[in-house]
Amino acid sequence: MQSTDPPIELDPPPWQRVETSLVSTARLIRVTYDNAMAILDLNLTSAMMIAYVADYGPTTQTTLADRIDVGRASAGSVIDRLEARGLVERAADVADRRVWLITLTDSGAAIAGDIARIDERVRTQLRRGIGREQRQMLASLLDQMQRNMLSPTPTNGDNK
Amino acid sequence: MQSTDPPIELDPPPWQRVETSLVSTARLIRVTYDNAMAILDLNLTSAMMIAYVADYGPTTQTTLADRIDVGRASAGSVIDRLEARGLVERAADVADRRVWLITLTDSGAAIAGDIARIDERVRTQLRRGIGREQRQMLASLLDQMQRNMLSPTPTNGDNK
DNA sequence: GCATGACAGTATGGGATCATACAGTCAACG
DNA sequence: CGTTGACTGTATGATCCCATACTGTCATGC
Repeated sequence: MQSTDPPIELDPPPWQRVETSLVSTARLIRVTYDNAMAILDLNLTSAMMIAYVADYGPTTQTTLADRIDVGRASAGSVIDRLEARGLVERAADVADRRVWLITLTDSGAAIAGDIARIDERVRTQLRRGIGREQRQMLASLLDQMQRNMLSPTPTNGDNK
Repeated sequence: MQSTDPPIELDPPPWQRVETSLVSTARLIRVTYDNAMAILDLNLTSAMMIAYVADYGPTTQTTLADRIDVGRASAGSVIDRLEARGLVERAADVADRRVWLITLTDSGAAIAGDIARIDERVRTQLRRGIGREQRQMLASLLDQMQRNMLSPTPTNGDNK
């Protein structure tokens, strides 16, 4: 019963599969951005937060956490550090006293420009040799995989 | 579908780009595997280590770390836990007293079978609606991106 | 009003990983 | 031999993130 020999297995071993390559590519993307943002003494998460507020204006922490895809607690501590550095401010919302509206300070707005330039440069590097058409195909494949994971398996509903 | 789109390429904001989608897909893959392996009380890293030793036989920690793509220190502590659970053993190498050869115990070999089955199931779920041809294209795109990041110099003579 | 549940943000503890520095071992070379 | 450099594994401290529980606030119902 144990898998002494796979019957007709043509797939490469786990560490050579597409899924593994995808994960390692993602890690590489993250460290590349992290390294690029390091000259501003920021990591990718902080940079994305600043960029988001720069584009969309004052934003609550929960919204920010959802958009950047981190937990609320993590978002809070990231904002703590950004606030300590004087890049963002917590402004009270007159309509809802539960929330903080994260706003950019002047130096925050200045750094947002740097972030945009660095992002542009890194993105150009990343996309070398990859056309828009291929990016769209890549995007749709990623989307399909995400749907595959988020929608429960037809034969198995066990998920934790 | 003609519209009043400007001639310049209008990139979506950072949190909607392919790179972001790739990173979030990778995170989803990781948690999906982690959750699936959780019924064995393993995470993906431990599972890959066991699977690797099951396929390739006794392996040094550094080799393991390189293949699984974690640091040597992390690999060591993962192996510590696996050894404490009696799934692997550190065997001395007669030829090189610096290294440990990681081997599977009987229960480790048994769990390796479970890991292979779970991996098979998750992989099938992940690949629903995605053909081999598309996977190969995905793989080549990921590979191109990795090369783009690892060779920062745009001087790339060999391109088709 | 006032209870009840839902929501925003925070505090806390824990997990996983990394970078760095270190001791022991190998290997090459004079 | 003995020295030097490279390599393996480990210890340490730090970072980043999460899950959970908690406080304060909103909103809806009666």
